[in-house]
Amino acid sequence: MPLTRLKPVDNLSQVDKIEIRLEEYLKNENFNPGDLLPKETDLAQAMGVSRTAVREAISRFRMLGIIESRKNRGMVITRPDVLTNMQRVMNPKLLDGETMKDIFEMRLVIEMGIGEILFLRKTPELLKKLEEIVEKEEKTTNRIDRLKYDIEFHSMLYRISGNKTILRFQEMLMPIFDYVDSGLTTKQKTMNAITNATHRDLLDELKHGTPSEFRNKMQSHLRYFMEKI
Amino acid sequence: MPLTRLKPVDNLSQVDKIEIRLEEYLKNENFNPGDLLPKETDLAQAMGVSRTAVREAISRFRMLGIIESRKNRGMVITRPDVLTNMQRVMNPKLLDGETMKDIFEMRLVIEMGIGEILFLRKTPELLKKLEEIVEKEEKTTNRIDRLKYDIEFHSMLYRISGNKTILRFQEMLMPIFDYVDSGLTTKQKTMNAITNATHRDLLDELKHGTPSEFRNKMQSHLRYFMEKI
DNA sequence: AATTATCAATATGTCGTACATATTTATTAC
DNA sequence: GTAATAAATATGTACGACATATTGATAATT
Repeated sequence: MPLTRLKPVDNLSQVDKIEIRLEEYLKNENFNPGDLLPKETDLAQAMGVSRTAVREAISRFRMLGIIESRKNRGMVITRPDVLTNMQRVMNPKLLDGETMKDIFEMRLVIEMGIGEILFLRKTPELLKKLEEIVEKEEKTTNRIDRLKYDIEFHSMLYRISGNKTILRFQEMLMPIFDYVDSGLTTKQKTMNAITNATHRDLLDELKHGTPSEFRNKMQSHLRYFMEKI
Repeated sequence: MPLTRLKPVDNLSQVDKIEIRLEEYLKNENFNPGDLLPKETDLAQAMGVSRTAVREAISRFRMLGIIESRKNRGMVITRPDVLTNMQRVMNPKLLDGETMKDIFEMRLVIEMGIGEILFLRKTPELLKKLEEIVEKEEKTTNRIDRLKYDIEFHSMLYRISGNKTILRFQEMLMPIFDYVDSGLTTKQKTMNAITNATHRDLLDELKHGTPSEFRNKMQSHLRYFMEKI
């Protein structure tokens, strides 16, 4: 499916081939995080290529976070971070419109689906924190502060989910979300806030309601975006 | 937040510094996909480093899909694929348990939240395809075929969503899903299929029902997993 | 004897140069 | 005017040399 990675087989550069060999090697030899790799010169000799080329290939794994290397110690297999690499290309300037739209939708989808986990993980302390944000939001009249608390509210939901990966994913997607969101006028947003479910509604539902009704409230809360896509 | 990327400032390698400089350069000079970069020797000279080091740094961008290079033509800025890099580290062997659990949950969350979009994008043709899968699933008694159609059903849902990024994301997460799913016994799965909403229920709801009720059905369909996390 | 200081060994990091390779551009042949 | 050929060019690969940091052993100090 990722057609970009499907390069013509006979058009691979030396480094590409080395990369493939190394990947196989790591898999077949059953390398685990913490294991040491043979030194560069040995790898180069074993594959019959220059150290330069091996280093370039290894540099790629280093960038993915699969390999780390320290002087004299050698190279060691490490646990990669699944999101770091995605984050590096999460740039509105580089992505095309369709992908941006897809990502925007994806965030809405996660927002819609997170409710179930919230009910599993909510605690009095976390709900209290959420309530504090809602109260601060309701008190302020400042537009910029409202936006700030809006973001805080949703971030807190992800925090309540107890899922670090989803939390980071959502934070990572924020530039894209902002980019699309910036197309909306203040008037539109205000109207949306009036006619649809508020953060207070969501909080109350989370406190005393049911997952099913929470989902409906969330749908109402996000209605404006849903209609826009 | 991604603490892995926050290396000690004074411990950066030459290549790391070059990478940072290049990133700034690309941003400041307002490079867009399709633009040509200066040649390696010029970059090296401008930064006062060797071509080797520049090449290693550029190799990283190449791996991210931000730069492509062809002989004699030079290097050109390209649109990266947001998921390719994530996919490369989506390896159950390399990831830790918590991340795996997070990702498993994330897939459930997306599954729960996808309904809204399905109602926006569904067409008679797509629903027909979905129905065909359900029918084939209902007819077969073979366990392996049932699993196959199960996967096909959910993949088709993502396809109906019309969101390529979500579709690919879900396909990418399958190894993780399989890994966690493999911990369940056939008996458990069968019981789940009997007591909870079936694919047929979901299909009917998508055809004639409401988004709200579809969400409830999906919750019922995934109940077993939800309780397990 | 225990601790500190020093030094050699080692594997990665950086550099420079030379050459290979593919693609574009210019030139020549028909 | 088109086709074949040759030169120019930027990336790709290779090799050798030295820099640098860390480790482990050895020697010196208390």
